[in-house]
Amino acid sequence: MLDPKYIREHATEVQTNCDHRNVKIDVSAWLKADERRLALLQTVESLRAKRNEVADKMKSASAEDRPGLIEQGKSLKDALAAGEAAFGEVDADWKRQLLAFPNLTHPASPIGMTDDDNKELRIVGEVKKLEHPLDHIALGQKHDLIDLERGAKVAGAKFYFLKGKLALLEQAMIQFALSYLAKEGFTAMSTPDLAKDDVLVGTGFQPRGPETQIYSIENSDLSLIGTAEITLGGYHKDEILPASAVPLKYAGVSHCYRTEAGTYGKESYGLYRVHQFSKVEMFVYCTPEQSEAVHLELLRHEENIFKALEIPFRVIDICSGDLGGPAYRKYDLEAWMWGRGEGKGGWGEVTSTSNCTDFQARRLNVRIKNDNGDNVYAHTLNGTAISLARAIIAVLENNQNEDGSITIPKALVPFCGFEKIG
RNA sequence: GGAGAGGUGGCAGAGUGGUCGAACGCGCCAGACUCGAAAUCUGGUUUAGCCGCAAGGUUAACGAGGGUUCGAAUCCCUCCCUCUCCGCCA
Repeated sequence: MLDPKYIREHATEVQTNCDHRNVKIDVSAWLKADERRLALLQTVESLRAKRNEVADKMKSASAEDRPGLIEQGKSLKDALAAGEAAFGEVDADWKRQLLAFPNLTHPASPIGMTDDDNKELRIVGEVKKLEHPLDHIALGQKHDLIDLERGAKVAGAKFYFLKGKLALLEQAMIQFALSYLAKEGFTAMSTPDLAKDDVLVGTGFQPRGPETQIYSIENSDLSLIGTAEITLGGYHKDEILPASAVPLKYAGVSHCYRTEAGTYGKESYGLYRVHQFSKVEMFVYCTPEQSEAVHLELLRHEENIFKALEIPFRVIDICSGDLGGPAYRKYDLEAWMWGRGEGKGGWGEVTSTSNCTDFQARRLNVRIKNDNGDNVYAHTLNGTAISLARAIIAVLENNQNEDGSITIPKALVPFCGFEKIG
């Protein structure tokens, strides 16, 4: 959510930002609603002031004054009810519109509408030369590691079983990421896999409605989380954090559930786009002054983890139109995957890190008491440490040998206890 | 799942219709005393919105939402959460 005051004072800038973000918002229409809302607010408040005044007089009123005051109070009550109804309607609409505003955009983010306008910053590592590279599905079949058919039988399409050494490897990857982050000062967290709608909305997700990617539980206000960003963001909801406590760094493990409505074809090949996966997510609360440096730190951790997994990747600076609602700036890591690019291989998204500035904190009401004793909205940042499914694709495909065996990256061996598959 | 108790300021805890944004205490901040500290004393100490250059004014919040009333922390209803006991269970 943006600061209403900021929108009032920077209407042109905010409109331009919405345009660059590819979000259809008419700022001038909102400003009109805002004006109307404030006028009604003042009406309602002055009626309340009068009501309070009359009620106050009652305390010491004489017996003959009382009936008159009661009459006055009654008519004020009626006027107030009407005023509050009018205000409530305008206010709800005003709030709804306000929630639709995307965050502001970092001045250095590329301007553009689609992912074609994203900027490649660098490529790290080298793609292994292979005569006959196999994709993860072929590797899975060869070693009996992935069972999509029975996943579909049990839970439907885009669900899967991981078997044998791959099931062990998945846990090893989680352990590896957690222990790496613990050394970097993150507090490990195992979070709920469900969260309340207001927490979802607070972190910038839409729990219900036609366009949602979220599974919601019928007859409840709960949804299955799409990422631990949701639960970790909700963790300090409605809190005031002492300045001495930040940056607060969490590494949350959870299952992630996504409906992936309307996605088919090669973009969802194999494990690339599935309804459920495990993930270790980084989440940081910090001051506005700290957030840019923290963002780069999160990116560094993501890169370190993928380097340790011996996976070539490229770093992408996401353009304005592709940022989504909450992000002020976003970097993605795309790993090499042999199953993409029609069998020639290509880049596939494996991580994403966002600086959400105060966009989520404003909705979640998370503040920091700074050294002057003032409360300021926190900045929140998130980043994927390791997202299983996609990281599994990358590990299997990039660490395969010409004979179809898979060499386990050295960093994982202590966690899984074997060095090779096949 | 059954029975009961309860949710009030940073903590603890009073308050059962108007004198309550809220006692007393603890904590915290500032000052006095002191060479300094402790103790003691004095004052201050929730948050957010709106109006205002400011001083200041005003509204709202006692778990959440609704209702009764001229007036609600206080009465009524619904929901949420916590605790105790019983049952069940990984």
